[in-house]
Amino acid sequence: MSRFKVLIVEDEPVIAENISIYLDNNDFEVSAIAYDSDEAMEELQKNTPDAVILDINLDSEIDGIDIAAYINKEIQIPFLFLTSYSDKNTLDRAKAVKPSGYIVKPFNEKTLLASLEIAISNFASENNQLQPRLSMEKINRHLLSPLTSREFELVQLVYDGVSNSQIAAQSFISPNTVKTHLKSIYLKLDTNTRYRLIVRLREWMAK
Amino acid sequence: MSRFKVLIVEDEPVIAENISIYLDNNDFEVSAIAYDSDEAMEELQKNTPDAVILDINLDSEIDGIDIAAYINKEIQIPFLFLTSYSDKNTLDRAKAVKPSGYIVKPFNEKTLLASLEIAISNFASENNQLQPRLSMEKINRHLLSPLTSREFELVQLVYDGVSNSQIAAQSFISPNTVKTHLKSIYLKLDTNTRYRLIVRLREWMAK
DNA sequence: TTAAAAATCACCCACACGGGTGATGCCAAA
DNA sequence: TTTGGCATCACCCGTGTGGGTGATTTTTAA
Repeated sequence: MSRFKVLIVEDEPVIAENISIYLDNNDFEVSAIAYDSDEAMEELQKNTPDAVILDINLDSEIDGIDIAAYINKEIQIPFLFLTSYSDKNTLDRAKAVKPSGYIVKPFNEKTLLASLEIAISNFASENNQLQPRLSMEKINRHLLSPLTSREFELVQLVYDGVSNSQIAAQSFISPNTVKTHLKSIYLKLDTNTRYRLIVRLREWMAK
Repeated sequence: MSRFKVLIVEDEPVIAENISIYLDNNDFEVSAIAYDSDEAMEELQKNTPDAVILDINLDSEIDGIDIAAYINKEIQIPFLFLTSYSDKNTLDRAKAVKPSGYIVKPFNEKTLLASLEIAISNFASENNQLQPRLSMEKINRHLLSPLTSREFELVQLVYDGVSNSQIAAQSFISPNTVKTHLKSIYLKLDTNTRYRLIVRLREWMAK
C-alpha cells in the first residue's frame, strides 16, 4: 500500500520541519507544509491529502478551526489539532468541528504518530460501516418475544429492500411462507407495513 | 450539569494518582481508579463511568485492549489509551477496538485533558446524529434532474415511514397529488416502491 | 409578457402486500 | 409420550400503492 499523504499546517517553520521529518521516517508521506491558511486552502484543493495536522493559531483571518470546518464541509478527511492553546474557549470551538484528536504543545512525537494512525483508521472504518448492520441483539432489546433466527434472516432482507417474491426465491421457500413469517414479525415489532418496519429498524440500530 | 465520571485503569499507583488529581482539578469526577483488570471490569459493571482512560499493559491475562473490546460490546462509552507502548503490533491491536484517542507516555497533561473532552464530545454527537437527517444536497448528487423543494418535503415524510394518506392530510393536499409527486420522485430516483426508496436514501446518506 | 417548470388534482387499472384462517411436519423440552 | 414452538405452505379478501394518462392553476424565469 502506498503511504498516507499528510498535510501539515503550522506557522512555525522549525516545528513544521520537525514533524515533517518525523512523519517521513515513520511511513507517512508529507504532501506539503502550509505556513499559513492560504497555502493550506490551496493545498487542500489541488493536492488533497489523506489527513491533516492543523495548528489552530495561524495569525491570519482564517484560523485552523476555520480550515477544519472547510475540510468537514468539502473534503471529508480526518484531521488533528496540534496547538499550544487548550483554554476552554478554544477547546469549545474545536469541539464543534469534531477533530479526530487534539494534541497540546509541547507534544510527545509518539503520541502524534499514534493519534494520526488511530485517526486514519477510525475514519476509514466509520465511512465503511456508517451503514449500521442489523443486530439481532439490538432488535430483541425492544421486543417482548424475541425474533427467531429464521425471522431475523428475513428481516435483514426486508431491511435491504428485497421484495417478498425475491425473498422467497433466494431463500428457497414459498412466497406464502414469506408472508407468514412477515406476519409474525409485524406482530412482534408492532408494525403493519414493510416500510414502517424498515424505518423502525433504522431507528433502533442508531442507538 | 454534573461532572463527567471518568474511570482510570492504570497499574502504576503514582501515575494513576497524578491523573486523578489533575482530572479532579479540571471539572471531571474520577469515579474510581482500577489497578488491575479485575477491578476495572467490576467498576465498569457496578459503577459505570461516562468515559475511561485505559493503560494497555496491566500484567494480567486481560489487558487494556481486551477491556476496550468489552466496553464496545457491552457498555458503549468513549475511552482513551494511555500507555508506554506504541510499537506497530500494539497499535494495530488498538486500532481494532476504535479508541477515541491514543496517548503515549510520558504525556502532556493538557493533551490528556483535551483529548478526553474531545472524545466525550465526539462520542455524544455521534450517538445523537447517527440517524443522519436527509440532505437534499446529498440526494441530488446522485440525480440527473434534482428534486424540487416540494418533492423533497414529501421524500422526508416517506423516509420517516408516513403513509400516502397521512402525508396528504398533514401537507393539506389531495392523496392524488401525493401520488403524482411520488411518481416523479420514483422516476428521478430510479425506484418503484416506497420501501426501496427508503433503503436507497439510507445508503446515500451514509456516505 | 410569455413560455416553462412546478404544484395541484382526477380517474382507471393492476398487483404487491398485509390480515385472517387453517393446516402439516419437525424437533426439543416437559 | 405429549405438548408447544418453529418452519413450512395454501387460499381468500381488502386495500394501499404504483403506473398510465390527462388536465388546470400557480409560480418562476426568460
